[in-house]
Amino acid sequence: MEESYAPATGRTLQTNDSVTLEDVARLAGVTAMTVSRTLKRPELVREETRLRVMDAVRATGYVPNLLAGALATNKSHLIALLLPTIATSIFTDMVQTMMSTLAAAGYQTLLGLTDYLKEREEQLVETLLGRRPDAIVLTGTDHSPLTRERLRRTKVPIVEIWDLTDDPIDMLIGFSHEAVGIAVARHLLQKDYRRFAVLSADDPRGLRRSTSFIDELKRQGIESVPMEVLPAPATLQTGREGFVRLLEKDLPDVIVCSTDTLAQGILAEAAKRGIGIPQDVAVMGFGDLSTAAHVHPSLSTVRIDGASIGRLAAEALVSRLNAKEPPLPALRVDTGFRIVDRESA
Amino acid sequence: MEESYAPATGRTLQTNDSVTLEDVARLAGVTAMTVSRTLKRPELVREETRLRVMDAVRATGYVPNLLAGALATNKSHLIALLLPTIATSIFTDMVQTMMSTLAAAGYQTLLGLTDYLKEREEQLVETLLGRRPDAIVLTGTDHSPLTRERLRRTKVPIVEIWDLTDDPIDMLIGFSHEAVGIAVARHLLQKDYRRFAVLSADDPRGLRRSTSFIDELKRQGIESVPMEVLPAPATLQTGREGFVRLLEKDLPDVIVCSTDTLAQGILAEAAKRGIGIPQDVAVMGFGDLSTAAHVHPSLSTVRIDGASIGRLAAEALVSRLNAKEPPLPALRVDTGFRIVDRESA
DNA sequence: CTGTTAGCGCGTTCAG
DNA sequence: CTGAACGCGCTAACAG
Repeated sequence: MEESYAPATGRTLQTNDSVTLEDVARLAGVTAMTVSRTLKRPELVREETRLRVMDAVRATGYVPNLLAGALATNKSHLIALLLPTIATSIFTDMVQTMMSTLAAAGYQTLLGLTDYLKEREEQLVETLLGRRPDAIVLTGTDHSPLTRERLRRTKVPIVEIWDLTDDPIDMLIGFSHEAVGIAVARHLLQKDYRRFAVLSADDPRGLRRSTSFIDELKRQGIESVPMEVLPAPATLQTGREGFVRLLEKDLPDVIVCSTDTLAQGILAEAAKRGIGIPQDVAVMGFGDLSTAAHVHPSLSTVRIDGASIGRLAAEALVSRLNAKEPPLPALRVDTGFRIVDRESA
Repeated sequence: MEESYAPATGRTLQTNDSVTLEDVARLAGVTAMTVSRTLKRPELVREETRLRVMDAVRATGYVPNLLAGALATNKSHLIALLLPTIATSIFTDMVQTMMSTLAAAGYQTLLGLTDYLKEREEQLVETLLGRRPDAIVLTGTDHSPLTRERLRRTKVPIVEIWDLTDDPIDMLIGFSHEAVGIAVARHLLQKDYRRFAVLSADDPRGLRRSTSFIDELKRQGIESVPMEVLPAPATLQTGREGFVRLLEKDLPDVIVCSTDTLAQGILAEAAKRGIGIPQDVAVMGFGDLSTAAHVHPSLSTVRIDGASIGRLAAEALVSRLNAKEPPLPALRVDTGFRIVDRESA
């Protein structure tokens, strides 16, 4: 018997350095099963054996193989998060909060970056599904048909965040980008601005905010609104360039930016050219509550609360994963936004 | 026989929605093995069968279970990346580049956020090791003894990035934070600045840059350098606050910041108070080549090339993972940095 | 070119 | 309270 175990290395042996439950068990003089229980459900094991096992665990430096565990239980404790990019500060707060909330509940995050490309998202969904995540978080609500189909068929809980829609795949937590555009338009009109310009990154949601803003202005009788669109992700540099291009046209009263980073770029270029913000031209940004450029005194912004989105999404998932049978009524949350005026008048 | 297969659902059956190799094989009239080969090594399969199998794959919507594959092959195609935070722009370029380079080579990234806490890193290393990553990337070279020990014992390739040390765990790609501090000091002295102040986040490497800067000044005869240290991660808001505190002392010629975000905060607060940058006080930042505040015309900065670090790390890992036997001589790279003066004089 | 056998490391299940 | 048997889904190794 011993013989058939020890030299049972007809294969590689050097599988790695991995210590297995078996190894620990042998050292502790028990079965693998007892070691497993000691680690997962210690209350089911007599104290004496438990201590012996724990010693053996330490002595061997055993690290449980989560792959094997996941395969056996059909629970990976992995959450897939699909994000356009981390090259912009807009998502960072949400990601941090979501990851730490999930981590606290015992879940790890598998990150996929789509670069705002639907085809990339499609491919990532396939790969990530292969890891059998316990849930999937998608940024935005606009996905390729194949992606939607794959995701709909899956029983894996899905959360779409950062946007709203009438036809979510499953759960939904976000805010309306159309509403942002409209609110900004009304806010600025009320402040007596009349000559507008728009600087937008060409990501889908930024564009929707921008066009919604322009549409609302039209409805209010403002016909001509110059708009510059620059490639995503937005950077300080593209903000500066966009500002330069806008300057080639008439100088407006106020420039509305699809995101804070662009607004900061404008501030930088304006400083260089001696253009006063907000005296010569006012600037409006858009960004996260905690990391946003609203801390620049001369900038007005739309603030969204990314941390809330992250926390809500994580909590919704965790409770759904813990819940046994009833697949709770689908969650839909509008997290809203707030317009904040600049500090200096 | 058929009977012992079909109703062989003594267990849950609803394991999930997962279609298995078996399911595809049955539909295609072959064995699981043939399906596996069709997917991984199509050249070993006759075209006719291959087509039949591919049809079955499509028909069933089969998505390979990477957990099972990883368990069987002892290759997870997962790379663990330990990062202090993504709440600061400093790492974003590196992360994006590393992730996309790895993705192109068929590896996914498992992200762990340490919040600059060594104990958190220690815990994360344990959890992440459980996923049996094919490699581990650590930010920085300063780890808890237990972490070092665990990592040293592992045969998993390790890369420490973003710093240099004489005693790396394995591979090493970064730059010297001491050298940055010294270079900045000499640069500013040469520009005839004499009255300095430092604004630093209290992350380990930021502090090292700051103290190295101050030490070099001391060596050059400058004794008193006020320094404000604020909690990491740096934000625009803390930059503003730090500036305010520095203003309570004498106004220096130049303020050296441990990171661009703090420098930008200074610019914001200075704008509010009508303090001219760089006329009244100059500001020096530190950050990534592509996302850095160097695009602000009145800011001088130290630029590092995060993208290179990310790409080098990814490429080193991939080639090491592809290499068969010889564990190549350990890689050590100093990626250096560059001091860039402001645009406006 | 395709099938068979065996096992990756773990957890569920049921005996004892 | 502990153990034995079995299977999660896949692939390496060897037949044929």
